[in-house]
Amino acid sequence: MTATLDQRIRGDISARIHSGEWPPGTRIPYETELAAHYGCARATVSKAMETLARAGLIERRRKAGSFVARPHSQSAVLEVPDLASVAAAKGETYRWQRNRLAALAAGEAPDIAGIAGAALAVEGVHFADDLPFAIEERWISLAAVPGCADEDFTGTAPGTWLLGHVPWTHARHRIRAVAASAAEARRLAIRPGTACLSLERWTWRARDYVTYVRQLFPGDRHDLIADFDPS
Amino acid sequence: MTATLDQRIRGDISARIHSGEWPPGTRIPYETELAAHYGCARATVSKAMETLARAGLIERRRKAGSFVARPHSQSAVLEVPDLASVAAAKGETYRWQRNRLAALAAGEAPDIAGIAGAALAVEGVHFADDLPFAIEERWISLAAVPGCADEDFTGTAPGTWLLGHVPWTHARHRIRAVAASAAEARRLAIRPGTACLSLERWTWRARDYVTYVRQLFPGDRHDLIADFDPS
DNA sequence: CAGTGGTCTAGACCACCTT
DNA sequence: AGGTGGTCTAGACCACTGT
Repeated sequence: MTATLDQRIRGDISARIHSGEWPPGTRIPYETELAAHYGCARATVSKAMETLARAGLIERRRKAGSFVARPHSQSAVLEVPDLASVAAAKGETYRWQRNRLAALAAGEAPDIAGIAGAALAVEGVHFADDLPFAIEERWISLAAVPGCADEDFTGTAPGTWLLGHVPWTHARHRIRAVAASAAEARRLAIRPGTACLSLERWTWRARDYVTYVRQLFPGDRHDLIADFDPS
Repeated sequence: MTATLDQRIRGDISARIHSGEWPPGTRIPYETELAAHYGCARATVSKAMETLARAGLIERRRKAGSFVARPHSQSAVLEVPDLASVAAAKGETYRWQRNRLAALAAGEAPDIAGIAGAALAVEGVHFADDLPFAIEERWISLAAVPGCADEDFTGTAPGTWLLGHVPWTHARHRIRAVAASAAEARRLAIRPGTACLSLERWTWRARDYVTYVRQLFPGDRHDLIADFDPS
């Protein structure tokens, strides 16, 4: 029940903001004033304010003070977990089936993958309870991940393997709705033209480009859920 | 060019992690050791470590020390901005057309909206360059947002209005691919069955449930892009 | 029980911005 | 030019947890 002073200050201020008592633009008391009010050191107040600022609730300006921020967008933290974990969470049996594995020379990877040098191409299907629920096409840069040349990705999906072997620093996701092509529909055991969720991801490690992957889910077999609490 | 000591410590450690020099599970030097190494106070080291821990790069355990975390999922911060801003960013002219506005008594809102009491129902279409690119169905809880009873939402879309008037504390998003129904296709000027991106959002303010919205985008007219840097 | 992270203090100096 | 946030210090005590 007893929270830290930091949390208490943060809670008091965010409550005033969320209740509407301090509408956007309101100037929050100066750090020295708050420190006096709570009878604590300014560093403690400062830490609370820094957390609030990083959460986007307030804006801090030197000499002027701190102000209640005006919200500009709805954000969400989208978790894109391993497909194996997704199936496990639903109590379904998971299976990965690799179809294609090919070492490509420089320039052979498609433009969308963004790999100029040599690459490894992997294709396969993710099954939950023996029903295909995603097809995956992936290209891995051999320059960035030399170790993957020794893998055949029959046992573990490349995503799982990469997650454990290559620390990544930046990722870009693109989410779209597309109609399944004839070839895609056959592998997913659905009718051509079925609405599917397309998830593409480009991954970097520092400045090195690591991998591009495209996963295609039948619309009725997968969705993305994202919860978001500022703070 | 000269960064703060906090940033330098953080950068040194994350570089060692990302380079693979400290693989997952490695114990990071104790805070006292790092403080001695950098010739600074332990509080400075502690702040850097706290930031790294919140970014998910390390795990801290009392008495044991801090360890390089093992990544378990690919996260992404998905920005879901106002559709007006999206169109503006692309240099397109934006227009909102409200079709339906109805005050509903308790129990009349559909189950999916999750509103037990009285509600306001709003439907409309978002246009970019006079081409419909999203239809929107929304229900707003009148208990949580009494002020919206005076709005007719002809000039501003309800999302824009709510963003400026109701501070929210929690949101849940659900993203799916669906085929457009006949009615939806007509309003979007596409063929029935076209793959569309369905974005649903439930929004809370503290414990009060505020609004449910469903937006439907033709797959070829909209996609979601999310960039993510830990840190 | 010993030692780690977690929190806080009272003070200091600086960079920057508004007036 | 003055006052704000931004950073850092040297010390302290506490809570938790692994041995």
